Amino acid sequence: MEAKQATLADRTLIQLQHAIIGGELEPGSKINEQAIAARFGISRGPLREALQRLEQRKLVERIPHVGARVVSLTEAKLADLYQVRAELEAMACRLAAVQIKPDQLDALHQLLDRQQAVFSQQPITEFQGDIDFHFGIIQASNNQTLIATLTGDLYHQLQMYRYQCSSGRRPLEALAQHRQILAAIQNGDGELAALLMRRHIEAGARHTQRVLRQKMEEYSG
Amino acid sequence: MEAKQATLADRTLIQLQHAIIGGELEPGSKINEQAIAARFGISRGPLREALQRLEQRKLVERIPHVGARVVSLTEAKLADLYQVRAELEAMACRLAAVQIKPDQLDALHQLLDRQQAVFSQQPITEFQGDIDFHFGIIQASNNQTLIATLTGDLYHQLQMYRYQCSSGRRPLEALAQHRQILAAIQNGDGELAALLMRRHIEAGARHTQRVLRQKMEEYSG
DNA sequence: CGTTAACATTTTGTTGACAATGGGTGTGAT
DNA sequence: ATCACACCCATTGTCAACAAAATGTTAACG
Repeated sequence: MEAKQATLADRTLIQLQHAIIGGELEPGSKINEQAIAARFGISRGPLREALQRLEQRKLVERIPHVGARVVSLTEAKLADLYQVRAELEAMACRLAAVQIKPDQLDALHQLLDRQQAVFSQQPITEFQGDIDFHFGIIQASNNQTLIATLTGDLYHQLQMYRYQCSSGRRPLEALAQHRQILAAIQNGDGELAALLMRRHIEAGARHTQRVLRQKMEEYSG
Repeated sequence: MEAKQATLADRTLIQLQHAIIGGELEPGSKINEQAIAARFGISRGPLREALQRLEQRKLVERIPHVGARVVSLTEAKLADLYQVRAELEAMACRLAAVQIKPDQLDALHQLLDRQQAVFSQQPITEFQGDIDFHFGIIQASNNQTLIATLTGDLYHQLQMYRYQCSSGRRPLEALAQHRQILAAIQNGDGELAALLMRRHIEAGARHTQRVLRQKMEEYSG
């Protein structure tokens, strides 16, 4: 009967984060504490706690005595973010090639199979599936610091860029690349997996960057 | 006349962090909110904010409705931490070799000169100097995500291990290695700098790990 | 007319009281 | 003697009011 005893601040964090990632709260817009608190029907206490966690996740920026605003998306930030991500996920691949456990390997294979089955019917939707794959690889690295860094801090920013810059995607290529990476890990070839992962992420970076640039232009033009 | 307009929570964060890193609050010990709040002469509000930031920095662990405790030091965490750090600081070296600016280069040379001058007189104290060097390299990478990850999250845990496991050190070797790394960066040889940095950090990891193990044994024995 | 200084308003930071949850203790039954 | 249950208390989560700071406005002065 495991009642999830989530605290109010936790639930608020999730709701706020969705609103930000989904673009409901526009990038760069100011966040008024009592307005948002009223909107969620809570006090300012838990809200401030949620805001602080979002600041840590680099989804909002706060200035003492001034307030919080939703971060704005820039090409520079995107490039920096993906560069670090590529490095760390490549590292995760090297570790996973040694550390991964049979059940984790099975789960990843099944995930890719499910994705492929979906693609053969519907047009394209992926999104969550791609994230799940990367999540699985990261977990398999078995390095807690690496896991915390990638899934706890970088991941949320990434999700924001990916969501707001999701245009017609290239999920078939991505799926093929995922299969290659997983095969390399299964063979214990960490270096190959790392190389493939780095290329895979760099391709994603270029794609997202292109969409972002286009979006910025039509905004200022 | 720049009056530091630090908020109460900010000051409390700094004080608490010093107490934790310095071992004044023992690893694994429970943190009672109102006790600490009384000790610092503040309310529980700002204290909770500071605690939350410390949780983010992985210096305390919090469980909802139960409370916060200072993290305990383990060899596994130490290994994971240094492994990620080595990877990221190696990356910082590669970037710094391309991105570093003349004034940053000068500042680092001067830092090493000052350290050397100190060593020729006093026995050994370093500690802050080593951190400053690594800080400088990281900054020179000019990748904001990398800087935030290394100096904002990983750095604080690292400092705790280094402070609590600081025995007789090997600052002369470290200084020589720093010089080699800086020279490689100056020559634009990022790969060499990265390699040297990785070795340098791995050496530090082994050293710290040895001291930690010794400390753990005498604690349980 | 532009600049600056004082003021008012809005918003954030802080506090102390109230509510809710978890752990500890003591009692009783097996 | 050990285990299970219920109750109580300590501690954390939440709230609403208060204090302090910053921005925007207004008005006076150069």
